[in-house]
Amino acid sequence: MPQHSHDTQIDESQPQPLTKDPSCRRRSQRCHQAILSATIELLEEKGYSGVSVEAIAARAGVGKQTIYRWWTCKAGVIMEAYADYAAKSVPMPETGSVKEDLRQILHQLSTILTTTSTGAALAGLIAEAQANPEMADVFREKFVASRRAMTRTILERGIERGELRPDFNMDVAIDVTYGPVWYRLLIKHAPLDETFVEELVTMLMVWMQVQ
Amino acid sequence: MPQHSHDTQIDESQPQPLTKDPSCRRRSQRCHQAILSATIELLEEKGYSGVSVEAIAARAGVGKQTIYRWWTCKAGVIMEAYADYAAKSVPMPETGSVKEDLRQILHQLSTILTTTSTGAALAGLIAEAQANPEMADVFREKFVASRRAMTRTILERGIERGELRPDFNMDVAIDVTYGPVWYRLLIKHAPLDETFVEELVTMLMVWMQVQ
Amino acid sequence: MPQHSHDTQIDESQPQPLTKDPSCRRRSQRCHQAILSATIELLEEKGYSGVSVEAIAARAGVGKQTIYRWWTCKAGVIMEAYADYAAKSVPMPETGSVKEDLRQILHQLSTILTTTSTGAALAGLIAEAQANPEMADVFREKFVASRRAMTRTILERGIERGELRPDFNMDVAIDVTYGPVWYRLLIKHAPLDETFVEELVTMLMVWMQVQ
Amino acid sequence: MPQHSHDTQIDESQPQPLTKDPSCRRRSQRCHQAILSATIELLEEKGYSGVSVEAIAARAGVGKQTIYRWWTCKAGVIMEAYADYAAKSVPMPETGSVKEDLRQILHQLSTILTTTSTGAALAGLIAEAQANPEMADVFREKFVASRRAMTRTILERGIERGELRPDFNMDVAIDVTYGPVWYRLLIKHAPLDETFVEELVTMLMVWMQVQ
DNA sequence: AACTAACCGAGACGGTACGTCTCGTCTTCGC
DNA sequence: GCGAAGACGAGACGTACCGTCTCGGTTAGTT
Repeated sequence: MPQHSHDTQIDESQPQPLTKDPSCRRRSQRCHQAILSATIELLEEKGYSGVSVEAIAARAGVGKQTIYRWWTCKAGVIMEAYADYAAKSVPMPETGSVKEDLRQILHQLSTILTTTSTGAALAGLIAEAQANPEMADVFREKFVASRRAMTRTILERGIERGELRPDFNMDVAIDVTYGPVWYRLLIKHAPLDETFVEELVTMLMVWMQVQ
Repeated sequence: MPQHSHDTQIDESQPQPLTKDPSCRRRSQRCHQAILSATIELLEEKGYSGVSVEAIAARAGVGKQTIYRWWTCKAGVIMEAYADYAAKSVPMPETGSVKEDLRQILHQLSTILTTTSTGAALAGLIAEAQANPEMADVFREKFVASRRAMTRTILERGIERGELRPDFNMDVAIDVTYGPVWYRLLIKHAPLDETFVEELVTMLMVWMQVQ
Repeated sequence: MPQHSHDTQIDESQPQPLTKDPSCRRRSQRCHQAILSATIELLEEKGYSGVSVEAIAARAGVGKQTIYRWWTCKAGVIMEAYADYAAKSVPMPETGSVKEDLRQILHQLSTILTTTSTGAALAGLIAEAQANPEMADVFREKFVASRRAMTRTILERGIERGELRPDFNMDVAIDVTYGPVWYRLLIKHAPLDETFVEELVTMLMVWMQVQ
Repeated sequence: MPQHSHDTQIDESQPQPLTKDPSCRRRSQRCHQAILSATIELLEEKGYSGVSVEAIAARAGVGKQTIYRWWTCKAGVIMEAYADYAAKSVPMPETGSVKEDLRQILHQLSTILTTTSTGAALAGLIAEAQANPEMADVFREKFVASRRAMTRTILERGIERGELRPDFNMDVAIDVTYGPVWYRLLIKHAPLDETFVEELVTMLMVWMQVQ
């Protein structure tokens, strides 16, 4: 992960509606980090709805205003707290095989969603986004777009290599890749496990492969 | 009141954890209906987060206690208000073709989710369910289970008829059927339209058909 | 107490704003008595503010409507429940001495107020009456007027006998007789005991006696 | 703000169980005063029972929590709102005559109780105190104790000067001084007027004077 | 080295909604 | 047909957070 070292730069270099003051002349790294850590702790302990700005501030030993100075709302803080897991730690796989690439991506995604509090966080964020279009935009950009773009690249490369047929609908293919994962995450009717990922990838390949 | 026995049967025949007193000896049909109607009106006007128990009570001309007497929380009311759309109005298609059956089901689902306030309601409910496991159970039972069961039946019939191969994972197939729909509903990165349904059904058939 | 035997008749023969239907065509003696008993029990257990119409009904094994059928409010029930203690059980003393008559009256009053729940009841009723002029009227008539009238008679007899001088203000004398007792009952800054009654009677006699 | 320091001294110099946080690091004088004013307005308009915390907050243009931040209950607010009338405005009279001193005290008290809403307020507070021992303590301390102490001083000076005999019961004397006043205030069977005060003082002097 | 802007913690503020409570009235159903 | 049981409209209760706003007391980056 070569890009991992300049995290901070990535998080704050791009203007985001749910955070403030991108110029960010002076901000205490200590309290910035304390806020994000407190957020993750609270989310793990009490779930998404158990997180309140007041609780974050108290846990982080920070004034509420310090939070509102840099973020517009609770969701903004949570998004930033989970930005690492969900957005940056997605290495573009380069196995030469579409199936293996997809397998790696979905495996990594489902692992993060099930073994950390990221699943609860993102489910809550999706929930919030239903009531807040601006938040929905940021969520898509931050947590959805990069994975979709990466997957698109993988599929396009597969087509170029002749591994995949060129006439399937790319957007639908990506929806079929991620939709079932989010579905299991949110509805919780069945586990989001290795078997599931394997079946899903197999199914995708059947459809997209040259027949 | 000839419709009295009819209503009672529908509303109260199935025990619901988010409602109270299933024995339900006496309750005013007038205010029961007024509450559900007010809930739908408010959800259409202001979205899920704009609905509050206080607003429902005011709109329905009802005391707050009357709502809390029969439901444990806002989500319970909304679930019951949308139970008709989501659960009852699912006719089992009988076209003799799996593809056509699926097309009908997904068409009807996507139409309801996009042309009524049901989409917003269910998105909000899924959100709510993330923080409330009991609610999640009821949601699955009320809004997810019946459609999954129906789809399972359709696919099993397809296998019996030899239309589908018998060796695909049934649960994953159903996830792949509904996952992308919920995904587009919640993430809103692309429209949940006729073309999407068509592509999705085609993809599913390619995978499941005898090759 | 010769008049004690026709209690019921006394309570209901005179129209009272806080009770209903003075004609009293049909009323269950059983539940009437159960309500009054439950009221006294509750007042003894939880104090005036712990009494609610709902609690009385539950304790008496009676519907709320049965209470509201005969009384207009909680205070009406409590007044009737304590009517015996406070109004009827005041035997006119006939000792031939004003001082002894007053001593008996005040002794009996202070005993009732301190050894039964009557004190708490009347304190609460006075409180209620502050916010409800109609209740104040009934309270005065039921709990104050008869004692004042009796005391007036005693003092007038004392004047006739030449025991008391005839030129003191009768109303003020009665206020000075009862005011300090209520004052100690309500403010609770000092005990409402035998010594107090003795001092008070002595003081009154000094003032009113022929000097 | 020249009156700033003045207010603070008066409002917060004495610890009060029905108010919170006596240290009181920062509080808005504006809203503190607005709350007390709104309380008095409402009490004058609607009487004691017509005052609710919600109404006070609305009238004062203040959040409910701002009231609950500083007081534990409605009665605490009302007590503080009337503390001025009842506690501060009691000048120790120094006429050299016990009778004149008592006359002044009782005149001032009866005037306040009958010409302002203070009578209604205190009657309501006494009522409230019947159900709440802690409130009763504060009430005694705030509205009763100072007048009793002052009266005691007056009577003791009278004894020293030889104006009064030294062998009457001081506590009973004070009860006889104030009891009849509260009695007329609460029972309202007769006016709390100048004539009454005059008769009462006369009576007291007859009893206490050297004979 | 002093100045000065800003950030910092703390938490009060006006609000909104929560879920509970009790009032006094109205309705149903069983005895 | 009476009466227990309790649903109903109303509205206050006291709590939890929201997002904004002061308040002094540090910092940190000029000057």
